[in-house]
Parts: sequence; C-alpha cells; structure tokens
Amino acid sequence: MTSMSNAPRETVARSSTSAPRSRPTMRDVAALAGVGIKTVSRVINHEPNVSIQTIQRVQAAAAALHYQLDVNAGNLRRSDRRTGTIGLLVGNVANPFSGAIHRAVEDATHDLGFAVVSASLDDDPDREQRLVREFLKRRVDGLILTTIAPTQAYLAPELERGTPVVFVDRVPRDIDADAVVSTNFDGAVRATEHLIHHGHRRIAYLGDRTAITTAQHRENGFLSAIGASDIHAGEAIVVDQLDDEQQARDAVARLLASDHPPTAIFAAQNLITIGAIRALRALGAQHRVALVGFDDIVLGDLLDPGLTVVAQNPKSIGRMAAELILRRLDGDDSPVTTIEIPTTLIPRGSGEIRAPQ
Amino acid sequence: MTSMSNAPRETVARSSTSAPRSRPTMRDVAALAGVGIKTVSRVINHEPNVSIQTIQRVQAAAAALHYQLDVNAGNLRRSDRRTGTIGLLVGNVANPFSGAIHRAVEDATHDLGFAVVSASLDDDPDREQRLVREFLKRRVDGLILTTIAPTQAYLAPELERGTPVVFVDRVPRDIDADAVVSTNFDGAVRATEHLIHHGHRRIAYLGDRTAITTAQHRENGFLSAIGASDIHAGEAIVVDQLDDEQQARDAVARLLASDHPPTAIFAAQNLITIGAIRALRALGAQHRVALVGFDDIVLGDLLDPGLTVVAQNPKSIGRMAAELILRRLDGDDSPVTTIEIPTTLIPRGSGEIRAPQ
DNA sequence: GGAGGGGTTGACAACGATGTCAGTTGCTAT
DNA sequence: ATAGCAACTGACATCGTTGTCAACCCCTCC
Repeated sequence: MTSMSNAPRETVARSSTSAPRSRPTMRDVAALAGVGIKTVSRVINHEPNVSIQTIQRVQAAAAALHYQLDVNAGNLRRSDRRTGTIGLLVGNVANPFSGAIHRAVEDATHDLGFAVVSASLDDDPDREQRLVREFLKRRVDGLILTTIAPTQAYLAPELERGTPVVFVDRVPRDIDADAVVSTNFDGAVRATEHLIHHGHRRIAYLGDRTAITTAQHRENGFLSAIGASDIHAGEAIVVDQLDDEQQARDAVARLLASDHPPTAIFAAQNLITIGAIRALRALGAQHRVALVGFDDIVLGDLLDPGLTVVAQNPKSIGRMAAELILRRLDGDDSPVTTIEIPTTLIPRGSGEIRAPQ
Repeated sequence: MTSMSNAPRETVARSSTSAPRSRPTMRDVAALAGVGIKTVSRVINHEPNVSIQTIQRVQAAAAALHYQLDVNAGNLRRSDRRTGTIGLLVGNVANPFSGAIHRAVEDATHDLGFAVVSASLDDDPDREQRLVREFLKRRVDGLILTTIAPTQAYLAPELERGTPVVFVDRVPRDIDADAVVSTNFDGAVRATEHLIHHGHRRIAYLGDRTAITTAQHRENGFLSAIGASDIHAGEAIVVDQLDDEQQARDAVARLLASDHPPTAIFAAQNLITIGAIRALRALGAQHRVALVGFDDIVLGDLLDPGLTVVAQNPKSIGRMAAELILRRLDGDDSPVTTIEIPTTLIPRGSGEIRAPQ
C-alpha cells in the first residue's frame, strides 16, 4: 500500500509568482501524511505513543508544506489556557534603564518559551490603562508593569482571576500586588549624606514629577537626610516636577544665578542629571559645584569630573520581576511582597567636590 | 418585561478570597444582558445596527463582569486573520541603538492598535531562527528583523505566503525582501576621508565580526577610501572580528604599543568605540591619537575631547521599517526595495586631532 | 391591503487546534 | 486458544469568537 493519498485542497492552477498560497493547517499535513489530525498534533507536540514510522511520515509532510503550528488556536482549546506571553510595560523602550529591565525579563523567560510583548508608558496615565487593556485582550500570562496612573485599582478584577501582576520600579496604589523597586528612599538619603559629609549645606534637590511614586520616595529621602543633619530646613532647595532634560538645565542655570546659589546638587533622575551636567558645563561650574545623580549613566566614568551616582540595578529588577511572575504562574500563592533592590553609591569625582571654605 | 434573566454559569458558593473566578466570555455577557452572543459581539466591536437600549444593556453587563474580549479567539474566525502584532528582532533590547528602533516601530504602529513582540538576536544564528519561528507560531502580521544567520532562505516560504518582512540595519542574504539600513559604506568612507584630511596616513580600522553584513560594508568603505587616497595600502591597519569592548580595548593597546603605531583610529561600532576611548585614556593618548566612531554615543559631546562620530539614525530606520510593513499589509506589492538612511558626520574634537608633524 | 425595504436580532457553522474516548492492533500470560 | 493489556490511532466535541443567513418588526409606498 503505497501512500498515494491526495490532499483535495485548493489545487487550482496558480498564475505564477505572487499569488500567496494559503497557510497549511494540521488538516493539510494529516491529508498529505495519510493520518488523522490528532496524530499530527501528537507528533508536532512531541507527545508519546506514536510509532516511529508515523512520526517520520508526519514530519516529512509538515516539512514539505512548511507547516507552522498556530499556538493561538491551540491555546483556545488547551486546558491551561497559557499563551506563553508576558506583557511588559516600561517607561520607554528607548531608554537604557527600561532596556536593561526588558533584557533581564527576556533572559529569565526565554528558555521557557515565553515571548515578551512590550510597550512604553511615557508617564501617561491614559496610555497605561490603554496598554494594559491591550495586553489583557491578548491574554498575556503575566504582566510586568511600570505605572503612572494615580490608582491601579482597575487591575483588581484581573488579579482576582489569578493573572500574575508584578510592578517594577514603582509601587502600585490601591491594590495589593507584588513589586520590585530600587531602594529609592535609602539611596536618596545616602546621596544627600554624601554631599553633607563633603561639607555642603546648601544642597539643591532636582526631581521628577511627584506623581511618580519613585520620585516622591527620593524626595522624601533627601528631606529626611536634611532633617537628620544640622542643616536648617530653609537652606535646602527643592525643585521638582521637572519633566525633561531642558527643564532641568534651565532650573540649574536659574539656581546658580540666584543670590544664594547651592554648592551641591542632587539630581534625582537620569535626564535631570544630564541636564544638570550640561548646565554646569555651560557655566564652567562643573569643578566647583558638586553633583550626585540617581541612576547610572553610560560613560559616566569618562566625564570630567567623573560622575558620582547612586546606581540602580535594572537588570536585577527585571530578573526578580520575571522570577516572581514565573513563581506565581507555577502556583505560588504566598503573600504579596515588595522586593527592594539595593542601590550603590559610586564615587567618581563630581560628588566629592568639597564645599568652598 | 423586566430583565430578570439569570446566568446559569457556575454559581457555586465560593470559599472566600483566593479562588480565582473564571474569566467571563461573551456567552456570560449575553446571558446577563438577556441577548444573543452575536449581539454582544456587535456591541463590543462597535458594529452598526444595534439599538441604543441594547447597546446600553450589553455594555452594562460587560462592565459588571469586567469582560475583556479575547482577540486570539476572534482572529481565529475573522476573515482577515490579522493578530495586530508585529514581531521585532533587534540586536539587543538593552542597547540604545536597538531601543531607538524599537521605540520608532512602537510609535509608528501604536495608533493602529498593533502590539510589538520583541526579542534580542545576540548575533547568534541559531537564536535568529528560533526566535523567528517563535514569532511565526504566534502568527505575527509582519516581521522586522535584524539578521546574523549566513542565509535567510529559510524565510522564503513565509514570504510566499504574503507575510511582510522588512530587514533592519543589515541586509538579508539569499532572499528578496525589503530592507532599511544606514549608509554604511558611505559613512565609513566619510569617516576615513575625514581622518585623511586631517593629515593622517597611518589609520587603524577596528571592526566587528565580518559575518555581520554591516561590518563588512564599513570595512569595505574604509578600504575604498584608503585606496582612493595616495596612502600605500600597506600603511592601513585592519583589525576586525572584534566581539566586545574588552577585545577592542586590548587591540588598541596592542596597536599603540607596536613599532609603527597608528595616529588615527576608525572604530566601526559602538562598543568598539567605547573600548578604544578607554584604551586611549588609559595611555593618556586621547589628545594625541585621533578617533572617529561609527554610531553615536550618549554624552559623546561631553567627553574630553568630544567624540567625533558618524551618527546613524536608528529612529528613522525603525520608522521606515514600520511604514514599509504597514504599506505591505495594506496591499502594496511594488518591487522590493532597500532603503538607505543617511549617516551624519558629527565633528566634536576627537576626529579633528591632526597627525603629528 | 399587500409588497418592499431597512433596522434589529439570534441560530448556527466555522476558524485551527487539543482533550476525551473508544476502537484497532499485536503482544504476553494463562 | 483466549483473555488481558499496552501501544497506537482517529472521530468527535469543544475552546471563544465572527461571518452568514434567515427571521422578525415596523414602516412607507403603491
């Protein structure tokens, strides 16, 4: 019995090059191999109890047709309903901090066959909700989220359904979910103390929008360190709600031109630090005014002076978040936790400039 | 007729907190609203010809159950079979060049409701094939790919099926598909000429693995510019197959320690440039040996000397690639093109150091 | 008064795969 | 020889949704 079985499917004569032949399904493979659909499914999914000859026939047919499994169709029927997809919402995929988190998530989940769908938050609350809903419609197995919306209560129904959600970089509000963040408060305290130890009393804090929980924590850390010192609270300068590099640059220029300029600056975010560097350079003040940044910057060690920073560890944040998701998917239902990833003060020169006198 | 219809689905008494209630389907919404499933579908998808009262009843029911459409199930039946997903394979999501492309793709497709599934190539041919297959299993609508495998012929069947594929940063081999790349050859020529114009004759080219098409083109550009000058070919130094920053650093150290050291360096890739900077710094040679890098680096303008680069435009590359995909999805079947995105020489100091004498 | 038409609605098949289950085959143990 | 069992196989229902189509209501127009 030679297998002369004939697939009856669309054997119309085709014009020539460009008519896209339709994508083969398991039915087509089954017909070509002369077996049942279910047997094809078994072979494709490496299930046991298929004879070697059948496996070979099916694999040959699948290869001949260039068959590719449609996982979406499979997920529909499969009992566990897993799509093998993680939804990742980061600040901005173009920024190195987000990129490092992204890569860590990819690395932690890649070997298990997960794909990562990512998107940029842009610190826009509407965008947050829109993107999360988009992820949910695609039935991602887990969500790793950076947030900006004033509340994350909208996620409560999803959490109740058992979808694992882990927040990264920023803690959620009005909802009980896992989170992985840097030691923002402590890091800010350390940065501030570092400047105080170098004799500074008139220290300016430059911060992000306080709607961002992280920014709020850093500001609190700064204020706490000032409060714990003998510096009069009125001497500390707080400039927050800075939204980009240019605003930071302008703010520093303004501060240094004031009657009573700061002798040190604590820039509590990446772009703000860069803005501050540029402003100091423009004034030729980079060797006179101390600067500590929050979050490390590529090549920060090659600047003059070298940039002192409180470095975060985005790689660890991403890895921990992914591991948490995986554990939850694995059935772990231990209590919700917030994991803090340590920050590291890296002295490179700019933060060690002593106060005049 | 008050709508007292009762959903008959799993109204078992639940223990208490953690039993995850199952996800509602259109059937549940239909039952609660007292309408047919198809009507729910119409309302959810904003199809016309549903009475206002019905719309409101359905929306209320959907909201009450926190219903979320399952697009995967819908795509199965829908005629166009679109998943609204783009598969993006970049060099490494953690690197700024990839991040910029990623972001541009996101921006170009976001408003049309696309999601981006991304992954990192790591210049690993096996990984390339594995990841592309993974994308295909998920039935992405289009592929944007950075490649490393010696051939992309494995994509031919997919192309014939009409899946749009656009290559970014590197051109494919053995296959006819759209591509968007930098003017690598021209950029390398310009960088080399720039150094020649500043009096250098002994110029070292430091390059990536030549398996990377881009690296090959840049090396060719360098050699071409040398050939077009009156420099004896033997004076030019070519060191390629450099795989990371450390190797580049070592190579520069070795070159400068040689009998006849180069007076200028053309570093043909990002990490190589950084390695070169570090090596020059370590030797205190950064003001003596000229350096031009290919691809811009954050804060390159703040280094001392400022870093002269041939800047690429990853944002444009990503945007063009996304637009090409969208056009192809829209039915455009004009001939395959390779789009070249111009590079820009940005003089900042390191490249303008003149040759001794 | 009846034909014709537009707006509204739901029953049903289908998308491509997997879970269930029963049937067939070829052993081994009695 | 025959029961019993394991390996192998495929028919069929099903996952959640959308496309098709027919039914129904309520007009308007001859």
